[in-house]
Amino acid sequence: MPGVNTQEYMGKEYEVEYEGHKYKLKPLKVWVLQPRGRKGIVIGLFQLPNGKKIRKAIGKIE
DNA sequence: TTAATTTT
DNA sequence: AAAATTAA
Repeated sequence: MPGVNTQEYMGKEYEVEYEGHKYKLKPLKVWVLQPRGRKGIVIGLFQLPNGKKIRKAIGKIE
């Protein structure tokens, strides 16, 4: 099956850790990271309260 | 190493 | 231009 619903991931909040702090954040952007012929993961781009942006895996692709 | 995408 | 993100 082709397209993963990034909208699904966009709507939810995820626990993100940075420098020992935990934040519950919604991703600014979501995409699939999947090498050809292998399983992949879903990456979310998050913005911390400090303004820094970090990536975190938020899902798996079978 | 590979994948997409953005930040640094 | 390189790092970072995950795991196969």
